[in-house]
Amino acid sequence: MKLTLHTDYALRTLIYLGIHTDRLVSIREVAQVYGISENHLVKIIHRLGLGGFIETARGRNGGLKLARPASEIGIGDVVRYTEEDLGLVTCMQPEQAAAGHCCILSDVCRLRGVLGEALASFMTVLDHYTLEGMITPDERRRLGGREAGQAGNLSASDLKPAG
Amino acid sequence: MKLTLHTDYALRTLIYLGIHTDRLVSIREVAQVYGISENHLVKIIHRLGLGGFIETARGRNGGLKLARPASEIGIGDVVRYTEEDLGLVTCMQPEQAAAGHCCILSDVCRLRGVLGEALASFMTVLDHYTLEGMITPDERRRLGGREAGQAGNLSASDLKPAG
DNA sequence: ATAAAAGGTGTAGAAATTATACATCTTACG
DNA sequence: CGTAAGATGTATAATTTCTACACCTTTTAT
Repeated sequence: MKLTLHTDYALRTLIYLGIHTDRLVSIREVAQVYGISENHLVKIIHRLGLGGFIETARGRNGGLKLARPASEIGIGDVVRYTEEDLGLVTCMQPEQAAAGHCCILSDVCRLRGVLGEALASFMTVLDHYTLEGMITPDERRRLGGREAGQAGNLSASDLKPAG
Repeated sequence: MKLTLHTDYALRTLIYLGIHTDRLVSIREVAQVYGISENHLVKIIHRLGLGGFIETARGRNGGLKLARPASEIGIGDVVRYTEEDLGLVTCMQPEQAAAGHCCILSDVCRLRGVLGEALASFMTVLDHYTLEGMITPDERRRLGGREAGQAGNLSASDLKPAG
């Protein structure tokens, strides 16, 4: 059991945006800072936009920013949204649950209830935290003074031109 | 985020064994009842044996049984054992955590702590239940009177001979 | 108006994980 | 000894996840 990189990246992107609320941040910047695939990040960020977590601006000087203050973005909400498949066992997959015939244990299967309860508990913990809580002074220091290679070993002008 | 089929099957097998405590159950029987691959189940069951959850007996009239009463087998323990990889994000993978340099968020990353707490909460819920709690009278009725095709649509003698 | 910068979208393929099948060995019982 | 049942290892198939590439759309600066 683990969260997908999808969720991992989404959370990190949000944290980064939460630190840089004074300006728009480009996808490329986020990808470079964390050393992850820009192409992959594009899709994750797009989804975050659809989900209303961030606002995007196209065109020159465009970029990303949080749609709401970090204090109003719940970690649980992000995970719930990013992690599409929260059915823990085959019993809980929508198709099967809908059809009513999951495993032979069927609807009297307590397993489903217990796992569901555990999952709810998991989410409840996450719901107690907001993005703001993820941003410590230490991190702000680490990722905050970035402009010219504080965060990584690259300067803003090092970004490859286009092709 | 979801548990592997591995865990799913392991739990179901244990439930089945918990219902049939009066005799040894063969792997083939479990596989047929749930309609899952016998070959796959073999390995899962082997691991359950290594983990001390069940006892196996080889040879003619061999089979499986719970190593302890169902009331002493915690669901959390089973999941913890079966689900090897409980690191929720790359931050938490042992290799990386050990090396101390996970993501650039590094050790001041609160994310890790929060996800860890959520996971602990998840497991705590599971720890409140034992295998015994998973076995309801309904299920016992459903899987209990099996001998000749109550559970599936097969009789004990329908099991394919060998090759 | 045009060019450049940045996000949006779709597809294809690589890599990793998970599940299944097959073959063979070991053990226990009769 | 022969058979039934678990133990083990390997190989293949299926699925999921990740990456790369190509091209489109929108916005802004000149």
